[in-house]
Amino acid sequence: MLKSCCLTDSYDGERLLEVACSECGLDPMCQVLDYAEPGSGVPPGILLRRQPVTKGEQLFHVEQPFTAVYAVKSGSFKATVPDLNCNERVVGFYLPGDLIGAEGMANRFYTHSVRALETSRVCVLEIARLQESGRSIEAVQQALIEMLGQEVALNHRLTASLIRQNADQRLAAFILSLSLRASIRGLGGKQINLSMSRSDMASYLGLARETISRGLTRFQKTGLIKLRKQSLTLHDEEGLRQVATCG
Amino acid sequence: MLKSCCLTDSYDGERLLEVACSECGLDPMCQVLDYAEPGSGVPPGILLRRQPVTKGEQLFHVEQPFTAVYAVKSGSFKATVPDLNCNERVVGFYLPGDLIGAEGMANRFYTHSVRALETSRVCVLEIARLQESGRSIEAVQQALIEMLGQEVALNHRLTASLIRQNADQRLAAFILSLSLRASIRGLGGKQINLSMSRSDMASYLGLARETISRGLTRFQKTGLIKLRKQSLTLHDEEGLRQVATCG
DNA sequence: CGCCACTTTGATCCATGTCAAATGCGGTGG
DNA sequence: CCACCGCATTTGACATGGATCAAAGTGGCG
Repeated sequence: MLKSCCLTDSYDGERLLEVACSECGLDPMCQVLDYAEPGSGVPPGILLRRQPVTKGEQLFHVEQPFTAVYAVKSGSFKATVPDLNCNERVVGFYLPGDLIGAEGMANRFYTHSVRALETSRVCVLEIARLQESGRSIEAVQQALIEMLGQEVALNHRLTASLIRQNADQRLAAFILSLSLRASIRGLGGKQINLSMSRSDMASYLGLARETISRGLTRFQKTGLIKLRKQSLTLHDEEGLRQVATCG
Repeated sequence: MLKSCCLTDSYDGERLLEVACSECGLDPMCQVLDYAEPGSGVPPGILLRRQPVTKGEQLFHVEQPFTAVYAVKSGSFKATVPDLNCNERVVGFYLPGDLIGAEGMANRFYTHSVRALETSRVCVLEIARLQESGRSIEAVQQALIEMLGQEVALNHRLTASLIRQNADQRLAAFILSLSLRASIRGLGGKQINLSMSRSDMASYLGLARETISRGLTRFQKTGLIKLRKQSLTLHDEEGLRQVATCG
């Protein structure tokens, strides 16, 4: 069954890069609300679909009170935390299908700032208002526990490997993870849009931006990838995997 | 009100290093079960208090089916995940008051292996059996969401800083975090027992064990810490904090 | 067309990994 | 109680990956 958010009109080609609802991290909760009867006590406007976000716009700021979780329909975002020296460190990227801000639910405050890397669309679920409305949200809670548990496990592994890997390994693993995430969401994994700057990648991977640059050109020279402007094409996925693991 | 697990007898001095129930991460759930009436449907033996664990003993292995969460009463544990090259990477340490294995609840399987670093005591809550018994565990679930959410946030920050810090910064931050955790649990923060080997620390911090060694001796020479065998004393906490942040 | 931000490329230096040897410590057996 | 062995730790010497500094190239946008 098609869901309403997938039937909306769209301008020239934007939809090509949009994740289907069935592949979206927010979908389990969307479904609960889709079937909320009028008069069930769920206030209107709790779930907003496909809201446009312009490049550079900020969804929320670190330590702002938690109000909503977001799901990326199209485009991309970066998460940052303030540094001790007051510059920002990139701690993650969100791609179509990813859920944004769920950690904030547990703490009542968002734990990082999130900003659009390009023109994007998000679905917004105002969980705080839903909670206040007193409507039972068991299904939502259960989904949340699983999501958070997996995030913890994933993070452990990610940290454990990132910290011991050299620059090439990190970069290769990063490219592969972007590819994997795109293909999981049904957006094809060979063609990747590097919407973030070299500096963002560098900050995320704990490297200097010059190192990112050198790495990408080396990967290109050895035929692992092809790079034109922001668009990256995987040519030798197996080779990249070799680099990422064996060093 | 004193709780039962704090009244148990103990041999010579062991109790000095034991966390009080009121400071323990498992306590919210313990309380729920403490007041479970006979005939409430809670099977006996779901909650085991102060079980002894000998040095080197393994609580559970990665990918083993999830059965229970553990709380450290005394002693310490390390968590490891298998490496691509089949050696183990240390991904965390558990100190008195810490909760072990909760990530497994979401996934139905444990996500890492946990082994005792010294003779220890744990409280064991067999959540899987509790779930099977059909008894409502809303309070437990709510506690879990908060715990996991905080863990995610903490991990983000930890990863973000670890990856960009040099050896001295990492080591200083590590020592400070041990101290902080001990003092949060009411066990005093100046005197720390380094129950893990240099190799374990190195693996955890992503450094060579020689680097750990050199760092510790340098810290000692500059009067930041005093080190005798496994026992570490903080002499200049502020100095350490300087090293950890400013580099 | 020219400015500005971002990226690429080159040269140099330092932190830390690696290899090797010395030291210390606990356990075991005589 | 001492001698010996094995293992963890410490210390030293050296090599190198990546940070840093500097400068040139590139693209977007007014």
